[in-house]
Amino acid sequence: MLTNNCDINESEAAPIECARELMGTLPRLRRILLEFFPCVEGHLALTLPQFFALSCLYSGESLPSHLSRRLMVSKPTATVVVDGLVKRGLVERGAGPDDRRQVTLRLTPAGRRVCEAHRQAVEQRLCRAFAGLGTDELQRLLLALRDLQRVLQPDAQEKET
Amino acid sequence: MLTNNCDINESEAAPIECARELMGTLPRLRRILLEFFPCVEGHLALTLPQFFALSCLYSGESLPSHLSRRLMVSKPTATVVVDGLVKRGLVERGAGPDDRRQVTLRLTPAGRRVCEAHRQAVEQRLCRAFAGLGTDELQRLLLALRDLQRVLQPDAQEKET
DNA sequence: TATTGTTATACTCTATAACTATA
DNA sequence: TATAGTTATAGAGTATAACAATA
Repeated sequence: MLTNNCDINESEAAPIECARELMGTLPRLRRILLEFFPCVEGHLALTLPQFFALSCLYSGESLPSHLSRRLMVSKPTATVVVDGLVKRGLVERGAGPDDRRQVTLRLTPAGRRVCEAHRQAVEQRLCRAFAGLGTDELQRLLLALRDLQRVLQPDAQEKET
Repeated sequence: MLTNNCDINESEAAPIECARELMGTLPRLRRILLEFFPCVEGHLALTLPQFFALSCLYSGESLPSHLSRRLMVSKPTATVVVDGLVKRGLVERGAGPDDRRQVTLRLTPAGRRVCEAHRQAVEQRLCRAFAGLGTDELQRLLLALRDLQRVLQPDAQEKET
């Protein structure tokens, strides 16, 4: 069977236990990512990358290169995701601010509406879920999410083309 | 806005704060899922769904329908993922045990080797990451992961909308 | 008729390499 | 030469609908 040099049996809260717990919960967490967040029905429906990109533009970003860094995807991937948003009439491309190689991405009025509606729907859905947790559990979750994010840094190399 | 600081007052541990924290960390967590887990290089490389499917078969599952439920994907998607594993020589299809409609999925020796190597590599990588956390933080993370899983049940969400 | 699994179809995400235009 | 962004290409994951074989 599998062996591991991290295996410590003294406590449940050992790295190996967390590792196995995380591996065990991943399919479900992944499913949640897949269907919990792009949760708005009908014409508002967005994929998760589209939702992230739209939120990113909503919060002030405007250059594709910044978008690709924020979303941590390659530039061609950012182009594809933006293409989808443009095709849906949620984003417009325009001339860049400083440099004629650059492109400015702007939300259309529809894009702004969809982004706000979507963010609100996701927040409300999450709030309903988190209403099932007490204050201590919420605080624990908040801190744990930050720990997880800090400790699972992907390798520092960026997705560049 | 939320800080990376660890001192948190009581008002921050509200459902809405957790919701926003989770939404804010999602792109990074998603990136981690994408590249942290299928971390074995070269011929051992597996995508995340392939890794999950292989692990599932390793742990005793053998029917495509069970696989699709465990992975929480549609049956056609399970077929596609299994196709990829078969093409890589890691899985074989055979006759079903009880019912001639069924198909039995079996790991090949290579599939078994790749699965063990991959699981071990992922566990070790997670252990290295979690080594940066203290016992209290690990315990908190363990409990928070369980809370998150319990409270974000996709099936628990209302379907009548 | 219902179930198991696959096919057919269509779409999105993803990356690397090559390209265009600009700097 | 270097950079910003797109195009070309290839491959994987995803779902719904339709289908075949079996129950």
